[in-house]
Formats: sequence, structure tokens, C-alpha cells
Amino acid sequence: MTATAPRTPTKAQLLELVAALGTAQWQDFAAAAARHGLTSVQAKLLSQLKGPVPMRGLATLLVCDASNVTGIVDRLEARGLVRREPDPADRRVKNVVATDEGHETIRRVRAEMQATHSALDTLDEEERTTLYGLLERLRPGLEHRG
Amino acid sequence: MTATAPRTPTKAQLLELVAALGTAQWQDFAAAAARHGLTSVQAKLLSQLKGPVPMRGLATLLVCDASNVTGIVDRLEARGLVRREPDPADRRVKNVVATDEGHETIRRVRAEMQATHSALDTLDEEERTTLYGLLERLRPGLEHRG
DNA sequence: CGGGTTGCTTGACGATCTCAAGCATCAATG
DNA sequence: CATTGATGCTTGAGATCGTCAAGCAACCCG
Repeated sequence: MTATAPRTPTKAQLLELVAALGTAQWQDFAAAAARHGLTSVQAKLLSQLKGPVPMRGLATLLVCDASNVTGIVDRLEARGLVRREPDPADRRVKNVVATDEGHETIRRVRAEMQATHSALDTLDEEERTTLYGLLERLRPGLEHRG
Repeated sequence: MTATAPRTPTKAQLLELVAALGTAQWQDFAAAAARHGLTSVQAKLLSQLKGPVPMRGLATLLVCDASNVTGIVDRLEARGLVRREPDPADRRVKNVVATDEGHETIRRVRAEMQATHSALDTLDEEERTTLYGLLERLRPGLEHRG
């Protein structure tokens, strides 16, 4: 009775575990962001900026109203972490781009998610591959959904 | 070249995937809660109430300030989903308990997380067991952390 | 050019969150 | 018992987040 035989978990148990890990990881992210004076939402927006993204696109990515994005970008811009650039093809559109400092900041936030990193470090290569494969299969079903 | 050979994902890829699923699942939860007129935070608090929990305990569980819990419980109590009860052993303490309606509401919210449910349905028993085992191993490292 | 749509911002309002301050109660001490 | 310090909860101020309604500019189409 030392090694617990791997019973099949109920869907409820699995759901609870996924939820618990999701929030734990979010807390880790929020804490890392806070160390750099960012709220979790600001950091999340920043993490979407691999290239220029129009305001509307950010609203879609963050699953929120466009008017909400205005304020978040305002605060990030006031700190010099992002910039609003006019879109050459459509004068209505403003593309948001991360400044060098913005990129560097979000890079550090990701690097400082210690809890998540050390958790992932407990898995060996094969386990990581297995986990990745399973999570990838879960993704399509969880993709935004209208 | 049809079946993609399972490469070992980088830690960054794995981290990104975990983050993406975490937020997707959170969106699913929030949407289900909204259908019952609850914010995600209210629903999350409600989901912690298997038994009586003091205000202070809720603040710890939600990783937030105690003063924040006051307002959230106020709103839930105004709707009759929770109740504040005096603690027999310590008159400072107020224990929060879910009413029958509260329990029923959160049960429905969980049941209505369609995206999450259908995602989990794509896994067979063995895969679920494997996933559960791996996620459980990730849990200790992600458990609250100071 | 006129009319409908789209992208962004503004303003109003509620919910969340933190911090500082305050009150009541508990626990330990003399 | 009275004092002192810690603990549990609430209140109030102030910032952020989030929605909705309204408005303006620019696009698209006929």
C-alpha cells in the first residue's frame, strides 16, 4: 500500500486538478509581474506582443471589450513599455508594439516564474513529451470558444 | 510524415501551453459563472465552500487581502448564496457557509463548463490516468508558494 | 457622394484589489 | 483583574479592470 495504484480519476477530479494548476500558475505569473510593477492583465497583454497587434486584435486575444484595452495600453504606454503606431494600410487602426524595455520586462517575468519552472523541472524528457502531447490534445476543445 | 514524431518540447513551449490552457479553462469557468449572474471571483469563492470557512481562511485560499473578501461575501450574501455564521469558539470569527442555493449554483456552473468537459472527453481512460498522474506531480511545486 | 460597417476612444458605473485605520475579541502576563 | 499585544473583520480611499452606450473618424460599396 505504499505505491498508490494509479486508479482512473473521475472527470470531476481531473477537472479540479486542472483548475487548481491553472490558478496556481496564474498566481505565479501575477506575482512575477507584480515584482516589475505590472498587473497580471498588463503582463498578459505584453506577452501577446511578439509583433504589432491592432487594438481590436488585443481585445479578441484577451477576450474583453475593446474599450478596456484602451486603458490598459494607456498605462503601459505611459511607462514606455509599448507604443501605438499608425497602421499604414488603415488609418483607423492603431498597432500596438512592445518597446525594447517592454520585451525585456516580459522576458524577465517569464523567467521569474519560479514555482512553475521548478514544477516542470520535476519531469524528465519523456514525461514532458507525454504531457505536452496530452495538453495539446486538450487545446482544440478549449480554444477560445465563442 | 503524417504522424508528427513527438519531439521533446522546450520548457518554454510547455510553459506557454500550460498558460494557454489555464486561461482557456478560466474563460470557460467565467463564462459558465456569468450565465448564473456570478463573476468569476464570486464563483471561485463559492467553489471553496465545501464546509464553513472563516473569512480569514477565504483570504488565504484566494490569495488576497481579507478586506477584499468582505465585499465579495457581501454580494454573495445579498443574493442568498452564502451565509455568515458566528464561530462558537471565537466571537471574532465569522464562518462563511454556502446555502443550498449556493451549492446548487456552483454545481451547475461546474457542470456547464462545456469547453473543458468536451476537451477532457477526447481522452480515453488510460490517457486520463496518465495526465492526472503528471499533473499531480506538478502540483506540489505550484502549491500556493509564499 | 450617401449609407452602413468597423476601429478606437470617452464617460458612467460596478466589481475587484490593496493599503491604512479602526473596533472587538482573544491570549498571555503581571 | 488590568494591561499589552496579536488576531479577525470591517470601513474608506484610491487604482485597475470590466461592461455598455455613445461618439468620431475612416473604410467599403453601390
